[in-house]
Amino acid sequence: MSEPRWLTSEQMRAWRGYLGLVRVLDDRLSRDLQERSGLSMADYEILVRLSEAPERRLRMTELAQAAMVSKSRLSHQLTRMELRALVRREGCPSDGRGTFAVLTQQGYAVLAAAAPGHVASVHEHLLDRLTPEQVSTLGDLSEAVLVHLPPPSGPRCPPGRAGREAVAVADERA
Amino acid sequence: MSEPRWLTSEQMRAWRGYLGLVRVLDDRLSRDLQERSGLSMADYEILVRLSEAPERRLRMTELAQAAMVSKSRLSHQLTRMELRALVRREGCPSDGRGTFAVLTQQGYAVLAAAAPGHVASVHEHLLDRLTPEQVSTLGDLSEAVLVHLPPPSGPRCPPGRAGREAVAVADERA
DNA sequence: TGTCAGTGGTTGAACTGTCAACCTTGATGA
DNA sequence: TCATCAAGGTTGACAGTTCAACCACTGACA
Repeated sequence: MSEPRWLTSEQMRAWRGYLGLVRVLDDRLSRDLQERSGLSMADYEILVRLSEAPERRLRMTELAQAAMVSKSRLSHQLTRMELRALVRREGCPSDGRGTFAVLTQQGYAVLAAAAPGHVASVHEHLLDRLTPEQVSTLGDLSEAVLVHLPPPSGPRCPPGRAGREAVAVADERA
Repeated sequence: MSEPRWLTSEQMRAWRGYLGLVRVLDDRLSRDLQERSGLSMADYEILVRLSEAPERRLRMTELAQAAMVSKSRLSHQLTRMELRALVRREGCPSDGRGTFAVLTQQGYAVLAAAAPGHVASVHEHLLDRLTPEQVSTLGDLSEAVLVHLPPPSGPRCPPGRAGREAVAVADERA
């Protein structure tokens, strides 16, 4: 390590802004969603992913990759959601180790009810505050960063980083 | 509520990109910091805030506002950091209810040792991936959102929202 | 057929964050 | 001086996350 590089004032403004944005926006959207639908952002994302999948079901590992969460976290998360009958687990006939996460009717209904309000929040607190150019730059900039960064997985990043195709994270509709 | 408004494809790209960015970047920076310095991002932020304050001390409430965290969270956080001798609490002579959080010598040393590596991570994973225009837009866009959003505080947003001056979040140096 | 490494997934303990209740002290006003 | 209310802060119970085992099963190969 040579001379430490500090930040220019523009970089500082961007970085501090980013940190503030994340903290405050996440807080606001989570609260809105929780109050209006009784769902956490994590719940919501799982429901969206499953709703988009063929037959509304996905193997645990696929779901974890899609949602960019660890298998452990997904497993705990699914256990909680299963207790609320939003999803259910099913064994995989062709692979005795495998488990499917399956969206229940009720889970679908809850998601469908939650989606309009959630999207409205995203508009109200984020998108409507930005110019079209800023929206577009946000997309570009996120992609530019994500291209160089492996998704979070276990405690240590495995040497052969797999699953690089899906760079985005779902979150929008039923 | 009238017709639900969905997202245009540009909006969707921005929103999914943002979600992916946050998840992956936070994960990466947290890990780097933890591995190199044994600090969490939350630890780091507290240390930075205190290091910038006069006499390296701040009242709990001021610190909580500056760091945009709840008082409860800060209290727990400080208890943990106190056990590691990074900070210490001191009573406030002029107000019997008050408590100061004070940066210790050791806390300062740990921060000073951690800062270059952390800043390097921010460069490597975020700033160096972006054009100067994108950096600038990130700053603008964050500010545009934050201006309309109160900082997270208690369970419910109090009607008179206080402490609106500090919109950014510190995170950069010792 | 038996072994054995790797994959898919779960579990429990430790840690972090949230919420609501609580305690103490200060400020206000009768 | 006393009652009352607000402010500053802490606490304990609980929800969610991470980490490191762990178990069950598959696939390959001897």
